Amino acid sequence: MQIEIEKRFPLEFFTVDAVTLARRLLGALLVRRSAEGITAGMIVETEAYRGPDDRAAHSCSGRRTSRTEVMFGPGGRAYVYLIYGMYLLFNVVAAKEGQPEAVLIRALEPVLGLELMAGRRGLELTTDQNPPGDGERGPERLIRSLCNGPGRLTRALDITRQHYGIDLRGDELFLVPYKEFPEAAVATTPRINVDYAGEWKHMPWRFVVRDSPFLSTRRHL
DNA sequence: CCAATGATCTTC
DNA sequence: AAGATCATTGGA
Repeated sequence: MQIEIEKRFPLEFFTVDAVTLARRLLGALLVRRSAEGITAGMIVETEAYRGPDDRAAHSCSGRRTSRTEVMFGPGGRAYVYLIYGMYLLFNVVAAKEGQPEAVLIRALEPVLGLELMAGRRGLELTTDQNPPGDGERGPERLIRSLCNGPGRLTRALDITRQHYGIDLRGDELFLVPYKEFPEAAVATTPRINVDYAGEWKHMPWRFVVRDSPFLSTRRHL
């Protein structure tokens, strides 16, 4: 079966609050078209950030800076930022202009261009020396670790600061309808690593495909 | 468990 | 202009 990547989501798909969008994005395909080739993964883990109230959000208390500017724009654009001096994190902007909300993409199930993703991560798919686990015949373990973390997936897809503000209904970095999960297949948990956010750290705004082996962590499940 | 590493934000 | 912080990761 050929994978269809010509479709796009309508703008209205994105102009909802970040919690709604975080749930909706599970099963969407994130596609990166570059000179090297096409890479893509299905979204299996997300987190919602709702400014200006949410103390865990960069847009907390209406903080409008050159970094957070895109969060204040209309939904459907990319918010990319550097964390810990070495990792870029990718977010999908949610809601309408003036409402600074976004969804952090934390993990993907690799779908297209696995060889290329591995190369960008500094790994070799073909010469993987890791022993297969129970019931495995090939490099499943390595494939699971390709995009299972917010800093890893941006490297695997070569998402850079140049993608800051890009329209995710375009042709270089974009989202495509791919798979839909019923409520029973989805779990919510508190967000990862936002202990500084006071009462907001407890909000169940992380969404995961419950049985996916491609999650960044199984914490809280 | 802890260090890496640099842009951003706060405070002086 | 200096200092703290940080939506992470990989290696003891």
